[in-house]
Amino acid sequence: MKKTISQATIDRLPLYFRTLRLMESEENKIISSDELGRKLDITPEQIRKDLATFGQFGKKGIGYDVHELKEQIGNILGLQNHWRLAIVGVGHLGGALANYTNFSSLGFSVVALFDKNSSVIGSAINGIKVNNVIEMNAVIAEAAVDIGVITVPAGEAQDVADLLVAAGVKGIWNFAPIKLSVPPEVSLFNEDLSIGLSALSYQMSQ
Amino acid sequence: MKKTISQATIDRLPLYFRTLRLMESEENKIISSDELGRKLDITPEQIRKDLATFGQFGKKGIGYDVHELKEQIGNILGLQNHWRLAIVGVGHLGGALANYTNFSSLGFSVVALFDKNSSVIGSAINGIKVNNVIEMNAVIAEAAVDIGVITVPAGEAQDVADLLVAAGVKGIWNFAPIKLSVPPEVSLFNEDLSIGLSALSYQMSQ
DNA sequence: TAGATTGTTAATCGATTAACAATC
DNA sequence: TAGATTGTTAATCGATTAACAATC
Repeated sequence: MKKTISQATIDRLPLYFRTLRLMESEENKIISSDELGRKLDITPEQIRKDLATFGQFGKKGIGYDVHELKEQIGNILGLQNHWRLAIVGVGHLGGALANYTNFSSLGFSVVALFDKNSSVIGSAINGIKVNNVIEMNAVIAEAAVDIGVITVPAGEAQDVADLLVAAGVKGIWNFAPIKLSVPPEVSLFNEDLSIGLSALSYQMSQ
Repeated sequence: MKKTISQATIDRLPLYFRTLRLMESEENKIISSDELGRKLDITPEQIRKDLATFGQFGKKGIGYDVHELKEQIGNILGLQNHWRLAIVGVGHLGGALANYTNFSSLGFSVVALFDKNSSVIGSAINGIKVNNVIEMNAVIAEAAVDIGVITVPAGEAQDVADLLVAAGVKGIWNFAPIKLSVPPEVSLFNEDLSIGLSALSYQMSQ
């Protein structure tokens, strides 16, 4: 039986990964939990605890090898899989994501786009053709899509999720402000922009 | 001395708000914590606990008045302040946010845009003129901006944050993948898209 | 060796869940 | 009244922080 790992820990791993990648590009060979913590406003104990969940990556008295730790965290996160994304709904947000270059540096690539609006179907964004949602099954199979990105209005999001699941995606990244139902074998992450804005509003009102 | 309220609670309030608003538009007058919980996959005990932090909003044996509770939560979150946003960096993401209509329904409005690229300065997005970042102080004062939205590359984000703080914004919504330093009186929320993607990657790799 | 830093166990803190009296 | 549902206290669970032996 595998011990479950807290979401809080998983959420910090990308921060470590990003910082290590930056340090690697700056030719730093070794980093301590203390230094990494200072860069991210996270306590060194927290970092060591998070890493200890997955193994022993450091050397006592020395610290962590920057390149080595970066690779290990990338592997824990599964970034070496080079996941393939399809974006459904190429409005402003979907179009922006189709052009977003930060994804590729993490090993994700956008390989298919869908919309139901005939005025955009057939056009291309960032060199990727926009398909009719009706073609979803065939296109997703052919392009070997792993993750569906939902950037349609809330009212259409569950229908799109059902189509993506039927087409065989393994994960869904949902930007629509609504709770989706997907089978347990499909991973789901909700990206809710209204939470950030509301949290800011709350803080500013205190 | 005010008791501190957990971030987890604050993060759930927008979900309640959104669901109540939807129910209100469907002419529902009363909702129980049980029904609200079913819609959001949150336990009714959790919802009652969250609300109890701020007061007594329900009637025992009956439930909550949908309109009344929605208004109360909106007030707790400070949404009645109708915050004014300025977006710095009108690339793909900044441009998408400038066009994003879901903000206005929460009481936020985009009132100013900035970029340093002369090819976009002077143009308009969604009817809002793009200003030179050099004009930030004057424009932010004149437009009475409350919140600065940072959608520039990570390497420029701290400089932009410093400019926004100097111009007097009360909050910063940061989309750049880097830890920013701002004075304690300025609220900061980091919107980190790589966390969601990485969390999906991790789940799909298990 | 002395100083530094990890990995891990123990202690604390905070959030969620359970239970139930109050009351509509 | 009986059934339903809140608000709140107590119990549990899980995550963070502190402490320190191991060791480079």
